Amino acid sequence: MLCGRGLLAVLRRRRGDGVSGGIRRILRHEKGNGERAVLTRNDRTKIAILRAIHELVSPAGASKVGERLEAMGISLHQRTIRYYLMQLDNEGLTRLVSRRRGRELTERGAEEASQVDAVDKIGIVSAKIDAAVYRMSYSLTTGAGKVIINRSLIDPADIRRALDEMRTVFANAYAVASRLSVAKPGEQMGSERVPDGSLAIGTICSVTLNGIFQKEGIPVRSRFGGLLEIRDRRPTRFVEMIEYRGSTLDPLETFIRADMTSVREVVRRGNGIICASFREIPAVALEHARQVERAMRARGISGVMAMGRPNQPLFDVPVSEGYAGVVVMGGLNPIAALREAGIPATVHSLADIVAFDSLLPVNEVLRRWPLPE
Amino acid sequence: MLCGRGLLAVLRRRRGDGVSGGIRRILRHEKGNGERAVLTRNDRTKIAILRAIHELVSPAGASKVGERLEAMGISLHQRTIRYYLMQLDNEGLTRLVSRRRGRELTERGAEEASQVDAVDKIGIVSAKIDAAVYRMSYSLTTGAGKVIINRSLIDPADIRRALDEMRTVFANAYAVASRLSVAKPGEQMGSERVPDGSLAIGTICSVTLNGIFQKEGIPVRSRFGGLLEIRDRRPTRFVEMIEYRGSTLDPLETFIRADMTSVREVVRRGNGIICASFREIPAVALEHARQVERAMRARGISGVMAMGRPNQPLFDVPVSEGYAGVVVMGGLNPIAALREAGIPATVHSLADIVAFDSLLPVNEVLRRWPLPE
DNA sequence: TGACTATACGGCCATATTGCCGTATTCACC
DNA sequence: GGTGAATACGGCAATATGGCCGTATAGTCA
Repeated sequence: MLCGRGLLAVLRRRRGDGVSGGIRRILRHEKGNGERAVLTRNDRTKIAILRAIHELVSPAGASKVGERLEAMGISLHQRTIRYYLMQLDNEGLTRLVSRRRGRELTERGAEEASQVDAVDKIGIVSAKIDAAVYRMSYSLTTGAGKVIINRSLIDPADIRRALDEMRTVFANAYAVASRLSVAKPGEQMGSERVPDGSLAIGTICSVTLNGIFQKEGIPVRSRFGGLLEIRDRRPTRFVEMIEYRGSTLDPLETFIRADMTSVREVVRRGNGIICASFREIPAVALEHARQVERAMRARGISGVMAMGRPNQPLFDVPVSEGYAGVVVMGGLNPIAALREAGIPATVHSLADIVAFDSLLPVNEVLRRWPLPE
Repeated sequence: MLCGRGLLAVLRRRRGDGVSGGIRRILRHEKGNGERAVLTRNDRTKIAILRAIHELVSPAGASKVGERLEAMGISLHQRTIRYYLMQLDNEGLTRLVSRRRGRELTERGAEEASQVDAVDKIGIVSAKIDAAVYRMSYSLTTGAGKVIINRSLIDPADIRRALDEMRTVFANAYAVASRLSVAKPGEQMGSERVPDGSLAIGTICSVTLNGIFQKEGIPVRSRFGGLLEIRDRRPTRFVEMIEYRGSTLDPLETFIRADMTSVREVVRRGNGIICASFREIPAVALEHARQVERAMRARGISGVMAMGRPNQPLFDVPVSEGYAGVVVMGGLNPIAALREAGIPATVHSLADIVAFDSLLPVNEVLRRWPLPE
């Protein structure tokens, strides 16, 4: 209390600006005193770079490192990265292999890099997305390969009702593709066994689209997952959003678990809230992306809802300079509908990687579990 | 990290370096071509400054602007702000009133500033937090004033069970303070009328703590809301987290709606998951903050769970340079327990501002709704 | 009124980042 | 073994940001 006012002043001027000589001296003194060395922002950047190299298979140049960093949510220009790499070289943490191949970590560098902190341990979604994209292999040319799926578990007794609900969502193209897979208790779906007493439903995850674009050479940034308001069957605006970078949970999964959607209303009356994801692609790649999108559509993958124009906001959401916005359907929309219908379901997004062929068109699935009359 | 900028994060374009001459030329060409001028990162910063001045009642200097910006998630030093202010002066968007009073917006400036985009329209939680903090008025000295509450609605028939559940949570101090308010249908709670057929329960929101510290001159940054694992009654680690800056929803509210907590288990057996929030305070204010914390405790406000050391990670979560971490209880933990017990409840966090006196100690509330034997 | 204090400005300089570009090293392919 | 493309490096200069400090202004108070 007594120091209230004084301290207030100190805090406000924490940065030194306008602080009178006396206090400044005290601050300096404290600083130079007992405290041990502390990471400066600069050091943190360097550590991030070390980690990036660590994750890549050694020798790497600034551009590769840059891509990793970007994925980690740190934007630095290549020149800047080289600037730090030079410093790291001097500190003996990295070493220039050759002018063509770039740098590798020294032993000490590898050591530094493997210190992880909590946030990394828990894992930000964007990192999981990157990992999944890296592992998938679906190719537009062949129409085959592995795709990323979400897995949901329901009670086997509910399957017919569930399919009935999902069918309408697929029919209105509020999902990534009209395909799904259903696995019975004990069967295998992807790398996991379906637990007893449950049916597993696999739906294509919208992150698969990132992978497809990626394969065509178009890098995609996942910005945020959101709830998109639909009016008269047209997307209108985002009503809620959570950044992928700032979350350890998939936002869309969270929205669905919190029962915040109204996909059924959208299907029935054309008004309501669905899950959608906002992404960005480089403006230069826009034309190419449109072609890819057409090709996807021809393959029955219709998850791209809208593509914006260079540097122009899309649904009022501003995009980064040099990029264009892309809005894609949430792969979990069918599952959302099912929960809205009161059918209990646990949701797990980005769950696994499976062959595209193992997912069947809704109609075929319906043939196996015909709807009650 | 480089100064974060929330959803509007200025994501920089990777361009130029490493791109072969051909593409670089294309980029340049497009740029000079038909497209209209585009915001550079620099401009975005300026717009943020314009907005900050707009929100403050005109004439303001760099330090006031800085505080607003900080609250908006943009960290800039005062000197830097002045640097931009000079440019804005030249562009005719701001005007120097007097060397003591700072700047005000010109007409053109005010115009620029009032252009809002989607993200602002929806509203990031951190902005809501700031607004609430600004409006509250509780004073530690007097023990009175207005505090921020969360409002939850339940079925009146459930009230006794609900109180029974909440009581244990309060008893174990997993909430901000052992007080709550209950309002019947038709009664007024804060600024809103309780809807027919529901009881409203008001619990103190943890953001109130920000306000208390603020009042003592200690600025508090809300970093993220998370799920905190408790083992043997001791906080252990965060298992999920969502940044306040990257979300339009209160993360804790979302976790609770998604039924991801196990507060009852924590109360009963000492192991489980509760809601908690991670915040940062300037390292220089740490000692003062401890005093304030003791004073709060003396007033029955015990929501501060842990305070870290300068620049040191807390529960493995790294803090910004020059700051210390603070973990506070989620004000909604009692409500989480109630939902876990199967009592339906809708949750609305940061709902309102009410007089501290209007919240009663649990025991008194229990006297009005005695538990069944 | 005159001393003192709080708040703000802007000059000067250091550091951090980025832009532009010429050069080095490999690789794939003639 | 020569050529062109791709990838990487680092020098040099321009911006952006932050630190330090002297000065200007407007209240407060004896």
